[in-house]
Amino acid sequence: MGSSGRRERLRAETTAEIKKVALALMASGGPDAITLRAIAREMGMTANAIYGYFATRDDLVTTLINDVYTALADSVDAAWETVPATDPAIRIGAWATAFRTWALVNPQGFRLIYGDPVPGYHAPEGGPAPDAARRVCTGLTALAAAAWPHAQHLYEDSAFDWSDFDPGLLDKVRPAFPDLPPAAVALALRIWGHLHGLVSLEVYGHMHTQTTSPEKLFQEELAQLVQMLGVPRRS
Amino acid sequence: MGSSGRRERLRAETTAEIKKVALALMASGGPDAITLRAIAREMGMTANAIYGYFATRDDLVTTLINDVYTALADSVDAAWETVPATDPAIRIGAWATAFRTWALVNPQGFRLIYGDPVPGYHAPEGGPAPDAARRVCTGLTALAAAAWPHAQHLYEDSAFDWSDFDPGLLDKVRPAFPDLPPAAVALALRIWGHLHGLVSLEVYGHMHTQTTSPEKLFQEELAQLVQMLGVPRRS
DNA sequence: GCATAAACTTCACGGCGTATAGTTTCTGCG
DNA sequence: CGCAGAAACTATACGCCGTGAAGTTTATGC
Repeated sequence: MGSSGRRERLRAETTAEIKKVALALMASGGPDAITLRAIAREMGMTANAIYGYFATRDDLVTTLINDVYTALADSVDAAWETVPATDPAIRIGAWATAFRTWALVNPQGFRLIYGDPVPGYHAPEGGPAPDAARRVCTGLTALAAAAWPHAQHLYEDSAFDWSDFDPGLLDKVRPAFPDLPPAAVALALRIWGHLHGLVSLEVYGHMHTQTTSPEKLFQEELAQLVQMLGVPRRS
Repeated sequence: MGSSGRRERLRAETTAEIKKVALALMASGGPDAITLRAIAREMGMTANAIYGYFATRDDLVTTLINDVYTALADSVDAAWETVPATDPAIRIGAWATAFRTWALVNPQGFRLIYGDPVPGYHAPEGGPAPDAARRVCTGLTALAAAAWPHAQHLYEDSAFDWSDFDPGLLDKVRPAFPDLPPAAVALALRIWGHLHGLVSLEVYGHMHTQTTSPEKLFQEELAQLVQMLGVPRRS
């Protein structure tokens, strides 16, 4: 390959700049502002030049979704790990708070991941970022796993079966938590739903027309989360 | 006014047709498919003719959001009322199930209401349909009110205050349920979040990459909903 | 030094919202 | 009836968008 490493390096740098500029446009103008022409304008290029790096605008958007989703997953994973494992309730609170905080700091990123990302965008099969999504769900399953000794008795009549879940998720979850039953994964998904719902209503401005303190609402949600997981509350 | 009623009638008919065509386009191609040109094409008109009926595309979209949101509110209200008041648990289940069913039958409508509706759309102040949103929330508050005698003891340390809520919501809620404390409204909003989260993850296809039976997940959610509301379960 | 491939530009097409100006058609009044 | 005026609609144009085809420059490897 010789000095062709130079070409590759330049190429990688340009690719990175395209993504950087695209993310900046998104942050300031929402996902809709991610247009090839605007990116090119910002970079002093022609819009068509971008086609040398991404086959289509949807490809670029898919890549961005993956990156942003991965950033979210990193963020919540990190929050989880910075708190000692001794108190599950605190770890759970840290995870959920990190989730909401990330969404409020990166509302446009949240929309990109979970909303209709961009005009006319059609996701490739199975969604653009199932891996990152599963990382998030795995994190939630870790919540459930940490609390399962306490929570178990609350979900004894749960009717879930391994076949109710996506194999791709189970491949990540079952090896990590070998003793966990299907009911715990179902619980994790439901918790995902609870948090996603409150946060997305907030990010999209729907909650704002009902309450002036979504923060307080989320705190009460955290309290109930701890209850759902059967973790003994500390006063 | 004389026979100018004719003009008005024609005008109203054309307005209705624009909305009908727009909704049909949305149902088949998603909110993105709502374009003035496509509507006009479908109606054998010029795109600019629509400007005689709606000042701008955003105005049309706002009207559609109101209509669709109202349809959703009607749907859940109706489900609530078709079930006798004798068993709160069944009424609650009916309401929540109607919510999810409506969303699954009208996924594009759900996206229109709760997602980024359409490329470049900017909602007018306070969101386009706060009234319909508050109708939904009022319905949820009715859930909480119906169960409050049972639920009360679960939320005695709730720190909510009337000032935590939007006056527009309280105007609808407080007269209807004079004895209800702020904690019950907070509970209603949290339940809204729970249901919205599960349903929106499902509608946007995120749940599908994790579980093969979102239905079952929602059923378990219903069971917990009944618990949250402290309603005695029937086996 | 030169053939080749990669990077990039130019031009073009159709789609979008919408502003402006012009045309047709209907209404109500004398 | 005839005719002003309003209402409904069309025509044209501008600047956005994604993207395809073809041409040009620039760096690479032999």
